[in-house]
Amino acid sequence: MSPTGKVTSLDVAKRAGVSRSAVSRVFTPGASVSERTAQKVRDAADALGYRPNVLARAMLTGKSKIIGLVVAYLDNHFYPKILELLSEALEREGYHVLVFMASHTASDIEDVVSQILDYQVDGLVLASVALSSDLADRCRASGVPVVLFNRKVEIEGELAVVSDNRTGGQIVAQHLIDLGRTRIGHIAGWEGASTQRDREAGFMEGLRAAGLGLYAREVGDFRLNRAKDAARRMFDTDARPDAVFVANDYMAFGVMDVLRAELGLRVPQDVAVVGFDDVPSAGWPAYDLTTVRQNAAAMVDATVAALITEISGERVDAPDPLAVELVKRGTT
Amino acid sequence: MSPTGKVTSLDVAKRAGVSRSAVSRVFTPGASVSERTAQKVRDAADALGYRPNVLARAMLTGKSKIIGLVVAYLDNHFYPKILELLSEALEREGYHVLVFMASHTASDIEDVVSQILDYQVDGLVLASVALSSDLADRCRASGVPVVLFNRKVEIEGELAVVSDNRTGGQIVAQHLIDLGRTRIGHIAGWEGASTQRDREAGFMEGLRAAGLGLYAREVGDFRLNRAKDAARRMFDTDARPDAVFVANDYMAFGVMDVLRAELGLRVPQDVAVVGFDDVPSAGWPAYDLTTVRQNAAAMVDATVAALITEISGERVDAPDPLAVELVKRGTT
DNA sequence: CACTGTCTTGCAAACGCATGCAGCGAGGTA
DNA sequence: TACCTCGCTGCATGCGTTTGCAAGACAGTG
Repeated sequence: MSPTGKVTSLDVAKRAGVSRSAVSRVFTPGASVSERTAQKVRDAADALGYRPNVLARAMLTGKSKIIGLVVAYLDNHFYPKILELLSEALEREGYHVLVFMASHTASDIEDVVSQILDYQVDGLVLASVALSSDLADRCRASGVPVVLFNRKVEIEGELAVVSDNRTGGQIVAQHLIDLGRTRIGHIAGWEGASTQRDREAGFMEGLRAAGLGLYAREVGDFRLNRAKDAARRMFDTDARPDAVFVANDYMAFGVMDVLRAELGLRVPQDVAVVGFDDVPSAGWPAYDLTTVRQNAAAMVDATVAALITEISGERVDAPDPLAVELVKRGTT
Repeated sequence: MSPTGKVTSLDVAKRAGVSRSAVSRVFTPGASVSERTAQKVRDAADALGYRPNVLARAMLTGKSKIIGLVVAYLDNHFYPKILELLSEALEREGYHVLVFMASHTASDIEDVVSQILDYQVDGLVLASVALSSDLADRCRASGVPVVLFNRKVEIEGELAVVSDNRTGGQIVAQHLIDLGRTRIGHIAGWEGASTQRDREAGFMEGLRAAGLGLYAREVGDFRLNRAKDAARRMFDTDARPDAVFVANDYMAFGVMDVLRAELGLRVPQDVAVVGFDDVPSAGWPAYDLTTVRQNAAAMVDATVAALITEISGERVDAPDPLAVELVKRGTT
């Protein structure tokens, strides 16, 4: 063992009286080693505290066993949950997650992805982050599979894992109509997001099917304060809506805060509120928010599955949008 | 450029008509290169899309520029915030964060840390995770600096970044006493955590100073459902407390939910509630929770600073506990 | 005993980069 | 011209692995 504390396969080999190759093979599942040497090597390794250097292995094999994750927001409680699930699922497959925070500017993303590629990641997950076709090309050129999470993009052959946002929007409309609401508003997220566009498209479709149109519309950009401003604009008036579909739960919390605490409105008596995502806190009594549940576990599973098979070299085609479900609670 | 899309320094060297060393030096700040060759190399690199391979560099230099982060909870909104800040601060220093989820069992942690070390991380942050002295030794042996975050441990020479939890507990007691509350309860977090012990110790001290003792005590283990159970046990009785200090905001939300939604109690009229952390949602009107603010940014800065200097080889001694601040809101 | 086939093992060559060392040329001084 | 200095540059080596190849060991077969 060198003074720095680094134990190499050579140290183990010497102690076990075998070659470096033997040591390597013991730690490579499926390699040809006799049980006798394997045992000797394992003993020596344990005694020295040897563990293979993942980085060195990565150089030879080209597989770093690390997956890059780019995520824009972490304040929206949906994403910590996703990170948790994703990390656990990937750990089970022997991968680990290198996290990169990115703001929303395209140039920033560009930069961040470049940095990620420097780490020779085996795959890339972009959560709620836009992918330019330029960037997509770069990743493809590096041979790094990319999966978009909760956002899709109109580029041929790009993998995206999304819920069936369109249907989600529809069932929200249906639900509000069933409740007899007629002055129905929408507070949108960031309009550049496919997620937003699909939810709204489905929602509009649902309204239209009942012969209704949108009574009011504001944009919240998926940000809490923008959403609160949007709510103020929409509701601080006499002719306010009697229901509002907010494009995600995180914004819906802000909207409810404005409605109840600032404007003194009652939910759902004065205004019905529906969100999207079903983050854990949506179920807490303080909000008790009716929402559309995205199946986070299924989304993560689909992401991991797509990633793994792409890494193994097979092309996989885009998974179907995942089913969503209306969760009726106290706000409607 | 090889067929796989990997561009190496040799490719760039050839195109620029220089040696590999020259290319390497151009990408090594402070190395000796003439402006003329630097320009040639940069042009060639741009044309080929070359970027140095971090992993290969890591092998030579022994610095991987990656920091391991072990985190136990992500549902407590405090930690996503920390992850965000930490990741951003480290990115600024040229590092990136490899995330590992760990449950609380010691053997699991052990395992997880071993895996991290396999990646030759330059440093390790353990957030809300126990560090056995065994593990500490292993890390020291590998020469990997470790910083405990929001948890300290009684091991000589271990770095820990914590708030002044003791004072935090004291000012909570003081505050409740100032409000004239006399039947004061405490819902504790996980008792193995120094954070819990310090907060409670300070709290008790504050009560004692006013000649008071604890009226009731339950344990919530920093878990939401445990905290709700604890609240039920503590408050579903005639002789209930008129104030409760909950060891963190996350549990306090659950406690308030039980108090208001299940037991029909009014906060703060019937029961005053105080939390700890000041997570973003504590300020939302739905809870409007009085709490003790931990300066997350300062904690992260201290963590990064300690990490960086330790990586550079200097020993640094444990930073002082960071100042906390009572944030008075509607629950008291 | 010779021959063949099956396992196991060591050798040596990568992987992509950084860096000490020595050599090169240009410029300055005597 | 001879000599020295100094800024640049290339060569070669090494970081800790994996892996194709070939050789050794051994058992089975005729």
